[in-house]
Amino acid sequence: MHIGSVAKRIGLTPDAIRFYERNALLPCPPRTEGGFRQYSESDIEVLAFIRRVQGLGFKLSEIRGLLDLRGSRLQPCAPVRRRLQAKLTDVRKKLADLQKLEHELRSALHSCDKELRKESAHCPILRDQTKPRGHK
Amino acid sequence: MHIGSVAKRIGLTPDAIRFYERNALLPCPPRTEGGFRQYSESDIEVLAFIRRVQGLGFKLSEIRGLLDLRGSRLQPCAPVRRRLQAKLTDVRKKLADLQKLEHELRSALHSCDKELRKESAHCPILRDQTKPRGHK
DNA sequence: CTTGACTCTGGACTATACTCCAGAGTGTAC
DNA sequence: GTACACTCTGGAGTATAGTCCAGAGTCAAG
Repeated sequence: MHIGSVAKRIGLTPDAIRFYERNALLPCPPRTEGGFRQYSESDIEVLAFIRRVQGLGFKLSEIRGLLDLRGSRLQPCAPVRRRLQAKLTDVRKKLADLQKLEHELRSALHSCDKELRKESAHCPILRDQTKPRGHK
Repeated sequence: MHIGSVAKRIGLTPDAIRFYERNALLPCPPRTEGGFRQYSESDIEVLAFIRRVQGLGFKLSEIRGLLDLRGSRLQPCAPVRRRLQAKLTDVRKKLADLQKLEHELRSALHSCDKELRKESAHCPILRDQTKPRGHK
């Protein structure tokens, strides 16, 4: 299979696939006489794997590590588990941050609403607050 | 005030302040004879404002828009409210995505655990799944 | 008036995950 | 056997929000 049909099948662009190859996520496939890349089913599995764990929030550099594990004969579950656990911790931290942000935005909105009810043209968000409660 | 003391007071670096100036977030301040930037209290208020709304999750390009509103005499609350509302919508969408991701990570962890209890060396995450339930 | 800390400029660099490009060559269907 | 779609390469560009640098000049204290 040539790069274009692989790309279409997985839902990537040929550029992205070449990018993965350059960055050692995908082995260099054999070429035709003329130099076209020829992909096998196992390459497609690797690409599908990349898509899948990218969907779990892993960066390409981390995926490279996972692919190394995957390549080893043992397919060791424990190190994968550790990575998943770390990723889950990250995600939970991000969730907490976003929840805080949501809260702050809601209260900013409320103060805007109060001001609008007073029919004041003066916006409390824009108003100078040289000493806001600290953002570090 | 010179750039260094302003930076310290607000909690930025001089480089960041010059960066804001280059990107039209901060007006160009007057200079000393020798070319040093001289900041006034109103510049400091602008910088504090930038920090504050950055803490609300606004990008610099969006902050530029807010600063324009701020500069206008009316200080109109309604357009600010609209922007806050839009930002809140964004944040809620991101929250939903992250919650979904958390769920997926948790179930991936569970399947790892099951496999580990079986004392199998075969990892269900690394295992080929050429047809995962679709990620677009 | 010297010393040391600060500031000036322009430009390069960081990380991430790609996309887009020109210009040349290749594969294949008719 | 030719048209047309596809592929090749290397390199530049995208967005974000700055950081870091050299080499030169300036400010303020003593």
